[in-house]
Amino acid sequence: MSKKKRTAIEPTREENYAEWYQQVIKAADLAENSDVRGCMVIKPWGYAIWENIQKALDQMFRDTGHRNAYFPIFIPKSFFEKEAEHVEGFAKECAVVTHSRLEDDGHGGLKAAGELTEPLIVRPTSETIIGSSFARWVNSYRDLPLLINQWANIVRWEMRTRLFLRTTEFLWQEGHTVHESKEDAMLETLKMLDVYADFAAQYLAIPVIKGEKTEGEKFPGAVNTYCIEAMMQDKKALQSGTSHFLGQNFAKASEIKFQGRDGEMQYAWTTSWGVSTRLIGALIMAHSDDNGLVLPPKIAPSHIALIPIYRNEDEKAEVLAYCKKVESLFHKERFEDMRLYTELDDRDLTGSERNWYWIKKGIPLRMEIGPRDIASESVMVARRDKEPRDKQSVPISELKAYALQNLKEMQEVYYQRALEFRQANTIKIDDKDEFYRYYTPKSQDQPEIHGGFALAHWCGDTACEEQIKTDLKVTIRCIPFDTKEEEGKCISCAKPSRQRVIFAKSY
RNA sequence: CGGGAUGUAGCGCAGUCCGGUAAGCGCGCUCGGUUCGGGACCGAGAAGUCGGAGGUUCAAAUCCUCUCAUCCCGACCA
Repeated sequence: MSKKKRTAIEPTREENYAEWYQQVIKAADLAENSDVRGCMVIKPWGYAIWENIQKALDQMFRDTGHRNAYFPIFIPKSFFEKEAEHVEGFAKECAVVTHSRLEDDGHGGLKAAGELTEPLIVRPTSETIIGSSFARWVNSYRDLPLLINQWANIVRWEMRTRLFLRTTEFLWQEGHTVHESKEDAMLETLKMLDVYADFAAQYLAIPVIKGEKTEGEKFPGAVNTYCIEAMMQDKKALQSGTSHFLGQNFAKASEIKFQGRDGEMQYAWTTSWGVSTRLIGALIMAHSDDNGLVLPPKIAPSHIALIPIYRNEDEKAEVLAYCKKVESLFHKERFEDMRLYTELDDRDLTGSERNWYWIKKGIPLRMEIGPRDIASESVMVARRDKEPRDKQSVPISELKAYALQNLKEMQEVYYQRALEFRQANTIKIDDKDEFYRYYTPKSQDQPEIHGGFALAHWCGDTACEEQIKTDLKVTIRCIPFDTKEEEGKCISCAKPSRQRVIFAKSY
Protein backbone atom coordinates (compact mmCIF):
# COMPACT_ATOMS: atom_id res chain seq x y z
CA MET A 1 0.00 0.00 0.00
CA SER A 2 1.46 3.30 -1.03
CA LYS A 3 0.72 6.07 1.38
CA LYS A 4 -0.54 9.17 -0.34
CA LYS A 5 1.27 12.27 0.78
CA ARG A 6 -1.07 14.75 2.35
CA THR A 7 -1.37 17.88 0.27
CA ALA A 8 -2.92 21.19 1.25
CA ILE A 9 -4.98 21.27 -1.93
CA GLU A 10 -7.36 18.51 -2.83
CA PRO A 11 -7.77 17.29 -5.45
CA THR A 12 -4.22 17.49 -6.78
CA ARG A 13 -3.37 18.80 -10.24
CA GLU A 14 -3.13 15.29 -11.56
CA GLU A 15 -6.41 14.15 -10.05
CA ASN A 16 -8.57 17.00 -11.34
CA TYR A 17 -6.88 20.07 -12.75
CA ALA A 18 -9.99 22.23 -13.13
CA GLU A 19 -11.08 21.59 -9.56
CA TRP A 20 -7.55 22.08 -8.28
CA TYR A 21 -7.53 25.54 -9.90
CA GLN A 22 -10.72 26.54 -8.03
CA GLN A 23 -9.36 25.20 -4.75
CA VAL A 24 -6.07 27.11 -5.05
CA ILE A 25 -8.02 30.35 -5.47
CA LYS A 26 -10.10 29.52 -2.43
CA ALA A 27 -7.16 28.38 -0.29
CA ALA A 28 -5.10 31.46 -1.12
CA ASP A 29 -8.16 33.67 -0.65
CA LEU A 30 -7.67 35.43 -3.99
CA ALA A 31 -11.27 35.82 -5.13
CA GLU A 32 -14.79 34.47 -4.95
CA ASN A 33 -17.93 34.39 -7.02
CA SER A 34 -20.22 37.33 -6.40
CA ASP A 35 -23.98 37.46 -6.23
CA VAL A 36 -23.92 38.69 -9.82
CA ARG A 37 -23.66 35.75 -12.18
CA GLY A 38 -20.30 35.52 -13.89
CA CYS A 39 -18.75 38.35 -11.90
CA MET A 40 -16.08 37.93 -9.27
CA VAL A 41 -15.09 39.65 -6.08
CA ILE A 42 -11.33 40.08 -6.04
CA LYS A 43 -10.17 39.81 -2.43
CA PRO A 44 -7.21 41.70 -0.93
CA TRP A 45 -4.53 39.08 -1.60
CA GLY A 46 -5.68 38.72 -5.21
CA TYR A 47 -6.16 42.42 -5.76
CA ALA A 48 -2.68 43.15 -4.42
CA ILE A 49 -1.30 40.91 -7.17
CA TRP A 50 -3.24 42.95 -9.73
CA GLU A 51 -1.90 46.16 -8.20
CA ASN A 52 1.64 44.85 -8.54
CA ILE A 53 0.97 43.95 -12.16
CA GLN A 54 -0.34 47.47 -12.68
CA LYS A 55 2.64 49.11 -11.03
CA ALA A 56 5.21 47.28 -13.11
CA LEU A 57 3.36 47.57 -16.42
CA ASP A 58 2.39 51.18 -15.87
CA GLN A 59 6.05 52.05 -15.44
CA MET A 60 6.89 50.21 -18.65
CA PHE A 61 4.16 52.04 -20.56
CA ARG A 62 5.39 55.35 -19.22
CA ASP A 63 8.94 54.48 -20.20
CA THR A 64 7.79 53.85 -23.76
CA GLY A 65 6.17 57.27 -23.95
CA HIS A 66 2.54 56.50 -23.12
CA ARG A 67 0.25 58.52 -20.88
CA ASN A 68 -2.80 57.39 -18.95
CA ALA A 69 -6.27 58.81 -19.53
CA TYR A 70 -9.82 57.70 -18.89
CA PHE A 71 -12.78 57.32 -21.23
CA PRO A 72 -16.46 56.54 -20.50
CA ILE A 73 -17.74 53.09 -19.64
CA PHE A 74 -20.73 53.76 -21.95
CA ILE A 75 -20.56 53.71 -25.71
CA PRO A 76 -23.44 55.01 -27.86
CA LYS A 77 -24.77 52.19 -29.98
CA SER A 78 -24.27 54.23 -33.14
CA PHE A 79 -20.49 54.43 -32.48
CA PHE A 80 -20.34 50.73 -32.32
CA GLU A 81 -22.08 50.27 -35.64
CA LYS A 82 -19.39 52.12 -37.55
CA GLU A 83 -16.92 49.26 -37.92
CA ALA A 84 -18.60 46.24 -39.47
CA GLU A 85 -16.22 43.47 -38.37
CA HIS A 86 -16.03 44.96 -34.91
CA VAL A 87 -19.82 44.82 -34.56
CA GLU A 88 -19.95 41.26 -35.73
CA GLY A 89 -17.26 40.19 -33.29
CA PHE A 90 -18.66 41.81 -30.18
CA ALA A 91 -22.42 42.24 -30.68
CA LYS A 92 -23.33 38.95 -29.03
CA GLU A 93 -21.54 39.73 -25.81
CA CYS A 94 -22.62 43.31 -25.18
CA ALA A 95 -24.56 44.50 -22.17
CA VAL A 96 -26.94 47.28 -23.20
CA VAL A 97 -28.31 50.12 -21.08
CA THR A 98 -31.75 51.17 -22.27
CA HIS A 99 -33.26 53.06 -19.32
CA SER A 100 -32.13 55.80 -17.02
CA ARG A 101 -34.25 55.54 -13.89
CA LEU A 102 -36.43 53.34 -11.72
CA GLU A 103 -40.05 53.91 -10.72
CA ASP A 104 -42.46 52.32 -8.28
CA ASP A 105 -44.12 49.45 -10.10
CA GLY A 106 -47.17 49.59 -7.84
CA HIS A 107 -46.45 46.11 -6.44
CA GLY A 108 -43.80 47.01 -3.88
CA GLY A 109 -40.97 46.81 -6.40
CA LEU A 110 -39.31 48.95 -9.01
CA LYS A 111 -39.47 49.07 -12.77
CA ALA A 112 -37.16 50.60 -15.34
CA ALA A 113 -38.39 53.89 -16.73
CA GLY A 114 -37.06 56.78 -18.75
CA GLU A 115 -36.13 54.94 -21.91
CA LEU A 116 -33.03 56.38 -23.57
CA THR A 117 -33.34 57.76 -27.07
CA GLU A 118 -30.18 55.88 -27.96
CA PRO A 119 -29.14 52.72 -26.10
CA LEU A 120 -25.69 52.75 -24.47
CA ILE A 121 -23.39 49.79 -24.65
CA VAL A 122 -21.26 48.92 -21.66
CA ARG A 123 -17.76 48.86 -23.17
CA PRO A 124 -16.44 45.45 -24.17
CA THR A 125 -13.38 47.36 -25.48
CA SER A 126 -12.99 51.06 -26.22
CA GLU A 127 -11.74 51.53 -29.78
CA THR A 128 -14.86 53.35 -30.92
CA ILE A 129 -15.40 55.70 -27.97
CA ILE A 130 -11.71 56.55 -27.78
CA GLY A 131 -11.66 56.99 -31.54
CA SER A 132 -14.24 59.74 -31.32
CA SER A 133 -11.99 61.67 -28.93
CA PHE A 134 -8.93 60.98 -31.03
CA ALA A 135 -10.72 62.40 -34.06
CA ARG A 136 -10.90 65.74 -32.21
CA TRP A 137 -7.37 65.55 -30.83
CA VAL A 138 -5.63 64.78 -34.09
CA ASN A 139 -5.47 67.48 -36.74
CA SER A 140 -1.89 67.58 -37.94
CA TYR A 141 1.03 65.22 -38.34
CA ARG A 142 2.52 67.33 -35.53
CA ASP A 143 -0.08 65.80 -33.16
CA LEU A 144 1.34 62.35 -33.82
CA PRO A 145 2.14 59.89 -32.49
CA LEU A 146 -0.62 59.97 -29.89
CA LEU A 147 0.16 57.38 -27.21
CA ILE A 148 -2.63 56.75 -24.68
CA ASN A 149 -3.38 54.02 -22.17
CA GLN A 150 -6.33 53.48 -19.88
CA TRP A 151 -6.80 51.19 -16.88
CA ALA A 152 -10.43 50.17 -16.80
CA ASN A 153 -13.09 47.59 -16.22
CA ILE A 154 -14.92 46.10 -19.17
CA VAL A 155 -17.90 43.83 -19.67
CA ARG A 156 -18.27 40.91 -22.04
CA TRP A 157 -21.38 38.82 -21.57
CA GLU A 158 -19.72 35.41 -21.76
CA MET A 159 -21.66 32.18 -21.61
CA ARG A 160 -19.24 30.28 -19.47
CA THR A 161 -17.11 31.92 -16.83
CA ARG A 162 -14.14 30.89 -14.70
CA LEU A 163 -12.50 33.01 -12.02
CA PHE A 164 -9.78 35.22 -13.52
CA LEU A 165 -9.74 33.35 -16.85
CA ARG A 166 -13.08 34.51 -18.12
CA THR A 167 -15.51 36.65 -16.18
CA THR A 168 -18.36 38.86 -17.31
CA GLU A 169 -16.68 41.95 -15.90
CA PHE A 170 -12.92 42.13 -15.74
CA LEU A 171 -10.13 44.61 -15.18
CA TRP A 172 -7.62 45.38 -17.84
CA GLN A 173 -5.45 47.93 -19.48
CA GLU A 174 -6.01 49.05 -23.05
CA GLY A 175 -3.46 51.03 -24.97
CA HIS A 176 -4.66 53.07 -27.95
CA THR A 177 -2.26 54.86 -30.23
CA VAL A 178 -2.41 56.90 -33.42
CA HIS A 179 0.40 57.18 -35.96
CA GLU A 180 1.32 59.04 -39.07
CA SER A 181 2.38 56.04 -41.09
CA LYS A 182 1.67 52.38 -41.45
CA GLU A 183 5.26 51.60 -40.52
CA ASP A 184 5.11 53.61 -37.30
CA ALA A 185 1.89 51.90 -36.25
CA MET A 186 3.32 48.47 -36.97
CA LEU A 187 6.46 49.28 -34.98
CA GLU A 188 4.30 50.35 -32.05
CA THR A 189 2.22 47.19 -32.25
CA LEU A 190 5.30 45.00 -32.07
CA LYS A 191 7.02 47.15 -29.46
CA MET A 192 4.14 46.71 -27.04
CA LEU A 193 4.07 42.98 -27.69
CA ASP A 194 7.70 42.97 -26.61
CA VAL A 195 6.79 44.92 -23.48
CA TYR A 196 4.24 42.25 -22.61
CA ALA A 197 6.65 39.41 -23.25
CA ASP A 198 9.34 41.09 -21.13
CA PHE A 199 6.88 41.73 -18.34
CA ALA A 200 5.66 38.13 -18.37
CA ALA A 201 9.20 36.80 -18.23
CA GLN A 202 10.70 39.23 -15.73
CA TYR A 203 7.82 39.69 -13.29
CA LEU A 204 5.44 36.77 -13.70
CA ALA A 205 8.33 34.36 -14.41
CA ILE A 206 6.29 33.00 -17.31
CA PRO A 207 8.03 32.33 -20.61
CA VAL A 208 5.80 33.25 -23.52
CA ILE A 209 5.80 32.67 -27.24
CA LYS A 210 5.35 35.74 -29.39
CA GLY A 211 3.55 35.35 -32.64
CA GLU A 212 0.77 36.38 -34.98
CA LYS A 213 -2.80 35.17 -34.86
CA THR A 214 -4.35 33.50 -37.87
CA GLU A 215 -7.18 35.17 -39.77
CA GLY A 216 -9.73 33.16 -37.82
CA GLU A 217 -8.33 34.07 -34.40
CA LYS A 218 -7.64 37.76 -34.80
CA PHE A 219 -9.37 40.70 -33.09
CA PRO A 220 -12.57 41.85 -34.81
CA GLY A 221 -11.64 44.88 -36.87
CA ALA A 222 -7.87 44.44 -36.74
CA VAL A 223 -5.61 44.01 -39.75
CA ASN A 224 -3.11 41.93 -37.75
CA THR A 225 -3.31 40.57 -34.23
CA TYR A 226 -0.19 39.55 -32.34
CA CYS A 227 -0.14 37.68 -29.08
CA ILE A 228 1.87 36.14 -26.31
CA GLU A 229 0.97 32.55 -25.54
CA ALA A 230 1.94 30.72 -22.35
CA MET A 231 1.77 27.05 -21.41
CA MET A 232 -0.11 26.10 -18.27
CA GLN A 233 0.68 23.03 -16.17
CA ASP A 234 -2.08 21.04 -17.87
CA LYS A 235 -0.22 21.71 -21.12
CA LYS A 236 -2.94 23.94 -22.49
CA ALA A 237 -2.17 27.35 -23.96
CA LEU A 238 -3.33 30.59 -22.41
CA GLN A 239 -3.40 33.73 -24.49
CA SER A 240 -1.89 36.18 -22.05
CA GLY A 241 -1.81 39.41 -24.01
CA THR A 242 -2.63 40.82 -27.42
CA SER A 243 -1.45 43.70 -29.58
CA HIS A 244 -3.35 44.79 -32.66
CA PHE A 245 -2.34 46.62 -35.80
CA LEU A 246 -5.64 48.23 -36.76
CA GLY A 247 -4.54 49.72 -40.06
CA GLN A 248 -6.88 52.56 -41.02
CA ASN A 249 -10.04 50.60 -40.18
CA PHE A 250 -10.90 52.44 -37.00
CA ALA A 251 -9.49 55.74 -38.25
CA LYS A 252 -11.99 55.56 -41.08
CA ALA A 253 -14.83 54.49 -38.77
CA SER A 254 -14.10 57.34 -36.32
CA GLU A 255 -12.83 59.90 -38.86
CA ILE A 256 -9.35 60.21 -37.36
CA LYS A 257 -7.76 62.38 -40.06
CA PHE A 258 -4.83 64.73 -40.16
CA GLN A 259 -3.07 67.08 -42.52
CA GLY A 260 0.19 65.43 -43.48
CA ARG A 261 3.62 66.80 -44.27
CA ASP A 262 2.47 67.09 -47.88
CA GLY A 263 -0.52 69.22 -46.89
CA GLU A 264 -3.00 66.50 -47.82
CA MET A 265 -5.72 65.23 -45.43
CA GLN A 266 -5.27 61.57 -44.70
CA TYR A 267 -6.52 58.84 -42.39
CA ALA A 268 -4.30 57.95 -39.45
CA TRP A 269 -3.00 54.50 -38.52
CA THR A 270 -3.99 53.10 -35.14
CA THR A 271 -3.06 50.30 -32.75
CA SER A 272 -4.53 48.84 -29.59
CA TRP A 273 -3.15 46.38 -27.04
CA GLY A 274 -4.21 44.90 -23.75
CA VAL A 275 -3.66 42.55 -20.86
CA SER A 276 -6.19 41.72 -18.17
CA THR A 277 -6.78 40.11 -14.80
CA ARG A 278 -6.49 36.89 -16.77
CA LEU A 279 -2.76 37.26 -16.08
CA ILE A 280 -3.54 36.25 -12.50
CA GLY A 281 -5.06 33.05 -13.86
CA ALA A 282 -1.88 32.51 -15.84
CA LEU A 283 0.19 33.07 -12.73
CA ILE A 284 -1.80 30.50 -10.77
CA MET A 285 -1.72 27.84 -13.46
CA ALA A 286 1.90 28.33 -14.43
CA HIS A 287 3.49 28.02 -10.99
CA SER A 288 1.21 26.76 -8.26
CA ASP A 289 1.47 23.26 -6.81
CA ASP A 290 -0.54 20.79 -4.75
CA ASN A 291 0.09 22.82 -1.60
CA GLY A 292 -1.46 25.97 -3.02
CA LEU A 293 -0.46 29.20 -4.65
CA VAL A 294 3.14 29.81 -5.68
CA LEU A 295 4.08 33.43 -6.32
CA PRO A 296 7.16 34.79 -8.02
CA PRO A 297 8.70 37.24 -5.51
CA LYS A 298 8.56 40.16 -7.94
CA ILE A 299 4.78 40.02 -8.10
CA ALA A 300 3.95 38.70 -4.61
CA PRO A 301 1.83 41.04 -2.43
CA SER A 302 4.11 40.25 0.48
CA HIS A 303 7.41 38.42 0.66
CA ILE A 304 8.17 37.12 4.12
CA ALA A 305 5.89 35.55 6.74
CA LEU A 306 7.27 35.74 10.27
CA ILE A 307 5.89 32.92 12.38
CA PRO A 308 6.53 33.16 16.10
CA ILE A 309 6.75 29.84 17.96
CA TYR A 310 6.20 29.78 21.72
CA ARG A 311 4.93 27.61 24.56
CA ASN A 312 3.62 30.07 27.12
CA GLU A 313 2.94 33.73 27.75
CA ASP A 314 6.48 34.47 28.91
CA GLU A 315 7.98 32.91 25.82
CA LYS A 316 5.38 34.61 23.66
CA ALA A 317 6.41 38.04 24.88
CA GLU A 318 10.07 37.29 24.37
CA VAL A 319 9.57 35.72 20.94
CA LEU A 320 7.32 38.51 19.71
CA ALA A 321 9.85 41.12 20.76
CA TYR A 322 12.52 39.22 18.85
CA CYS A 323 10.21 38.89 15.82
CA LYS A 324 9.67 42.61 15.74
CA LYS A 325 13.39 43.10 15.77
CA VAL A 326 13.71 40.69 12.83
CA GLU A 327 10.87 42.42 11.02
CA SER A 328 12.53 45.80 11.47
CA LEU A 329 15.49 44.52 9.46
CA PHE A 330 13.19 44.59 6.43
CA HIS A 331 11.40 47.84 7.18
CA LYS A 332 10.97 49.75 3.91
CA GLU A 333 13.50 47.48 2.28
CA ARG A 334 13.26 47.06 -1.51
CA PHE A 335 13.36 43.91 -3.54
CA GLU A 336 14.29 44.69 -7.14
CA ASP A 337 12.09 47.68 -7.99
CA MET A 338 9.24 46.82 -5.61
CA ARG A 339 8.71 47.36 -1.90
CA LEU A 340 9.48 44.33 0.22
CA TYR A 341 6.68 43.48 2.64
CA THR A 342 6.57 41.23 5.70
CA GLU A 343 3.71 39.60 7.61
CA LEU A 344 4.13 39.04 11.32
CA ASP A 345 1.58 36.33 12.07
CA ASP A 346 1.00 36.31 15.82
CA ARG A 347 -2.46 34.81 15.67
CA ASP A 348 -3.22 32.39 18.46
CA LEU A 349 -2.96 29.25 16.33
CA THR A 350 -0.42 26.46 16.37
CA GLY A 351 2.84 27.05 14.55
CA SER A 352 2.01 24.51 11.88
CA GLU A 353 -1.34 26.01 11.17
CA ARG A 354 0.16 29.42 10.61
CA ASN A 355 2.88 27.82 8.53
CA TRP A 356 0.41 26.07 6.24
CA TYR A 357 -1.71 29.19 5.96
CA TRP A 358 1.20 31.03 4.36
CA ILE A 359 2.24 28.08 2.24
CA LYS A 360 -1.24 28.06 0.68
CA LYS A 361 -1.04 31.81 0.09
CA GLY A 362 2.21 31.36 -1.78
CA ILE A 363 4.33 33.76 0.25
CA PRO A 364 7.91 33.30 -0.99
CA LEU A 365 9.73 33.02 2.35
CA ARG A 366 8.62 31.82 5.77
CA MET A 367 10.62 32.48 8.90
CA GLU A 368 9.91 30.39 11.96
CA ILE A 369 11.13 32.11 15.07
CA GLY A 370 11.20 30.47 18.50
CA PRO A 371 13.22 30.28 21.72
CA ARG A 372 15.94 28.16 20.09
CA ASP A 373 16.49 30.81 17.44
CA ILE A 374 16.70 33.54 20.03
CA ALA A 375 19.36 31.52 21.85
CA SER A 376 21.40 31.05 18.70
CA GLU A 377 20.66 34.51 17.29
CA SER A 378 19.24 33.00 14.14
CA VAL A 379 16.00 32.26 12.29
CA MET A 380 14.62 29.18 10.50
CA VAL A 381 13.95 30.11 6.87
CA ALA A 382 11.84 28.10 4.42
CA ARG A 383 11.38 28.73 0.71
CA ARG A 384 8.04 28.19 -1.06
CA ASP A 385 9.73 26.44 -3.99
CA LYS A 386 11.01 23.70 -1.67
CA GLU A 387 9.31 21.07 0.47
CA PRO A 388 7.30 22.46 3.40
CA ARG A 389 9.66 20.95 5.98
CA ASP A 390 12.83 22.05 4.21
CA LYS A 391 14.19 24.76 6.49
CA GLN A 392 17.51 26.48 6.90
CA SER A 393 18.88 28.11 10.04
CA VAL A 394 20.26 31.54 9.17
CA PRO A 395 22.13 33.86 11.57
CA ILE A 396 20.47 37.21 12.13
CA SER A 397 23.60 38.98 10.92
CA GLU A 398 23.23 37.39 7.50
CA LEU A 399 19.44 37.31 7.34
CA LYS A 400 18.75 40.32 5.19
CA ALA A 401 21.29 39.44 2.53
CA TYR A 402 20.20 35.80 2.66
CA ALA A 403 16.53 36.72 2.17
CA LEU A 404 17.20 39.07 -0.73
CA GLN A 405 19.48 36.56 -2.40
CA ASN A 406 16.96 33.74 -2.03
CA LEU A 407 14.09 35.83 -3.33
CA LYS A 408 16.18 36.57 -6.38
CA GLU A 409 17.00 32.90 -6.85
CA MET A 410 13.37 31.86 -6.51
CA GLN A 411 12.30 34.31 -9.18
CA GLU A 412 14.82 32.63 -11.47
CA VAL A 413 13.85 29.09 -10.43
CA TYR A 414 10.20 29.66 -11.29
CA TYR A 415 11.03 30.98 -14.74
CA GLN A 416 13.37 28.09 -15.44
CA ARG A 417 10.87 25.50 -14.23
CA ALA A 418 8.15 26.93 -16.43
CA LEU A 419 10.49 27.13 -19.39
CA GLU A 420 11.70 23.56 -18.96
CA PHE A 421 8.14 22.36 -18.61
CA ARG A 422 7.16 24.04 -21.85
CA GLN A 423 10.19 22.72 -23.68
CA ALA A 424 9.54 19.21 -22.39
CA ASN A 425 6.00 19.40 -23.71
CA THR A 426 6.64 20.99 -27.08
CA ILE A 427 7.45 18.76 -30.03
CA LYS A 428 7.77 18.98 -33.78
CA ILE A 429 5.29 16.77 -35.59
CA ASP A 430 5.29 16.05 -39.33
CA ASP A 431 3.09 12.97 -39.45
CA LYS A 432 -0.67 13.41 -39.40
CA ASP A 433 -1.35 10.18 -37.49
CA GLU A 434 1.20 11.12 -34.89
CA PHE A 435 -0.41 14.54 -34.60
CA TYR A 436 -3.81 13.00 -33.97
CA ARG A 437 -2.38 10.54 -31.46
CA TYR A 438 -0.62 13.38 -29.63
CA TYR A 439 -3.92 15.14 -29.03
CA THR A 440 -6.03 12.11 -28.19
CA PRO A 441 -6.50 11.83 -24.43
CA LYS A 442 -4.67 8.94 -22.79
CA SER A 443 -7.37 8.82 -20.15
CA GLN A 444 -10.98 9.63 -20.89
CA ASP A 445 -11.51 10.38 -17.21
CA GLN A 446 -9.12 13.30 -17.20
CA PRO A 447 -8.78 14.44 -20.79
CA GLU A 448 -7.13 17.72 -19.71
CA ILE A 449 -3.73 16.28 -18.91
CA HIS A 450 -2.27 15.24 -22.23
CA GLY A 451 -0.68 16.57 -25.35
CA GLY A 452 1.08 19.92 -25.26
CA PHE A 453 2.35 22.30 -27.90
CA ALA A 454 3.00 20.94 -31.36
CA LEU A 455 5.10 22.70 -33.98
CA ALA A 456 3.62 21.54 -37.23
CA HIS A 457 3.36 22.74 -40.79
CA TRP A 458 0.27 24.55 -41.96
CA CYS A 459 -0.55 25.60 -45.51
CA GLY A 460 -2.31 28.81 -44.50
CA ASP A 461 -5.79 27.61 -45.42
CA THR A 462 -8.52 28.39 -42.88
CA ALA A 463 -10.29 25.17 -43.85
CA CYS A 464 -7.38 23.09 -42.53
CA GLU A 465 -7.39 25.05 -39.28
CA GLU A 466 -11.12 24.42 -38.94
CA GLN A 467 -10.79 20.73 -39.68
CA ILE A 468 -8.27 20.21 -36.92
CA LYS A 469 -10.34 22.25 -34.52
CA THR A 470 -13.38 20.11 -35.27
CA ASP A 471 -11.50 16.82 -34.99
CA LEU A 472 -9.31 17.50 -31.97
CA LYS A 473 -10.40 20.80 -30.37
CA VAL A 474 -6.88 21.95 -31.09
CA THR A 475 -6.27 25.41 -32.57
CA ILE A 476 -3.40 27.36 -34.01
CA ARG A 477 -2.26 29.50 -31.10
CA CYS A 478 0.01 31.61 -33.24
CA ILE A 479 2.44 31.77 -36.09
CA PRO A 480 5.56 32.24 -34.00
CA PHE A 481 8.11 34.92 -34.84
CA ASP A 482 11.18 32.89 -34.03
CA THR A 483 10.90 30.05 -36.50
CA LYS A 484 12.87 29.75 -39.68
CA GLU A 485 11.22 29.31 -43.02
CA GLU A 486 11.39 25.69 -44.03
CA GLU A 487 9.72 23.55 -46.65
CA GLY A 488 7.15 21.07 -45.39
CA LYS A 489 3.71 19.65 -45.84
CA CYS A 490 0.53 20.85 -44.12
CA ILE A 491 -0.32 18.57 -41.21
CA SER A 492 -3.94 18.47 -42.34
CA CYS A 493 -4.06 18.54 -46.16
CA ALA A 494 -0.42 17.75 -47.02
CA LYS A 495 -0.13 20.70 -49.39
CA PRO A 496 3.19 22.56 -49.38
CA SER A 497 3.88 24.80 -46.39
CA ARG A 498 6.60 27.34 -45.73
CA GLN A 499 6.66 27.30 -41.94
CA ARG A 500 5.61 25.69 -38.72
CA VAL A 501 2.91 27.11 -36.44
CA ILE A 502 2.02 26.36 -32.82
CA PHE A 503 -0.92 24.07 -32.25
CA ALA A 504 -2.43 23.51 -28.79
CA LYS A 505 -5.61 23.16 -26.84
CA SER A 506 -6.38 26.47 -25.26
CA TYR A 507 -8.34 28.29 -22.57
C1' C B 1 -27.01 29.02 -25.43
C1' G B 2 -27.32 23.20 -25.74
C1' G B 3 -25.93 18.39 -22.80
C1' G B 4 -24.67 16.40 -17.85
C1' A B 5 -24.07 16.85 -12.51
C1' U B 6 -24.83 19.29 -7.88
C1' G B 7 -27.42 22.69 -4.23
C1' U B 8 -28.71 20.26 3.58
C1' A B 9 -24.54 25.14 9.48
C1' G B 10 -18.65 29.00 7.42
C1' C B 11 -16.39 24.50 4.49
C1' G B 12 -16.85 19.20 3.07
C1' C B 13 -20.71 15.65 3.27
C1' A B 14 -24.73 11.64 4.91
C1' G B 15 -29.97 11.34 4.79
C1' U B 16 -33.77 11.75 -0.81
C1' C B 17 -34.85 5.75 -4.49
C1' C B 18 -38.97 3.27 -0.04
C1' G B 19 -42.73 10.82 2.70
C1' G B 20 -43.72 9.81 9.21
C1' U B 21 -38.70 12.13 16.63
C1' A B 22 -32.88 12.36 11.28
C1' A B 23 -31.86 17.98 11.30
C1' G B 24 -27.20 14.50 11.60
C1' C B 25 -21.51 13.67 10.86
C1' G B 26 -16.34 15.62 10.09
C1' C B 27 -13.62 20.08 9.90
C1' G B 28 -14.03 25.12 11.27
C1' C B 29 -16.17 28.71 15.03
C1' U B 30 -17.05 30.30 20.65
C1' C B 31 -15.71 29.40 25.94
C1' G B 32 -12.42 26.77 29.66
C1' G B 33 -8.00 23.92 30.27
C1' U B 34 -3.56 21.32 28.49
C1' U B 35 -0.51 22.48 24.11
C1' C B 36 2.68 24.90 20.19
C1' G B 37 9.85 23.94 15.81
C1' G B 38 5.48 18.17 10.96
C1' G B 39 -1.55 20.55 9.70
C1' A B 40 -2.70 19.56 18.48
C1' C B 41 -5.76 17.32 22.48
C1' C B 42 -9.79 17.09 26.31
C1' G B 43 -14.40 19.13 27.96
C1' A B 44 -18.61 22.37 27.25
C1' G B 45 -21.34 25.35 23.60
C1' A B 46 -23.38 28.36 19.35
C1' A B 47 -24.85 27.91 14.55
C1' G B 48 -29.10 25.36 9.23
C1' U B 49 -36.57 28.90 6.84
C1' C B 50 -32.55 21.40 3.81
C1' G B 51 -31.07 27.09 -3.02
C1' G B 52 -36.07 29.71 -4.07
C1' A B 53 -41.48 29.62 -5.44
C1' G B 54 -45.70 26.88 -6.21
C1' G B 55 -48.24 22.12 -5.83
C1' U B 56 -49.66 16.83 -3.99
C1' U B 57 -50.53 15.00 1.23
C1' C B 58 -53.07 14.33 7.73
C1' A B 59 -47.59 14.92 7.11
C1' A B 60 -42.30 17.01 2.34
C1' A B 61 -35.01 17.70 2.83
C1' U B 62 -37.58 13.31 0.57
C1' C B 63 -42.79 13.10 -4.58
C1' C B 64 -44.39 16.70 -8.90
C1' U B 65 -43.87 21.54 -11.65
C1' C B 66 -41.35 25.94 -12.38
C1' U B 67 -37.20 28.89 -11.19
C1' C B 68 -32.16 30.48 -9.54
C1' A B 69 -27.05 29.40 -8.74
C1' U B 70 -22.50 26.63 -9.17
C1' C B 71 -19.29 23.00 -11.58
C1' C B 72 -18.05 19.89 -15.89
C1' C B 73 -18.44 19.02 -21.41
C1' G B 74 -19.60 21.66 -26.05
C1' A B 75 -20.39 26.34 -29.23
C1' C B 76 -18.20 31.68 -28.28
C1' C B 77 -14.34 34.52 -26.30
C1' A B 78 -8.89 38.10 -23.14
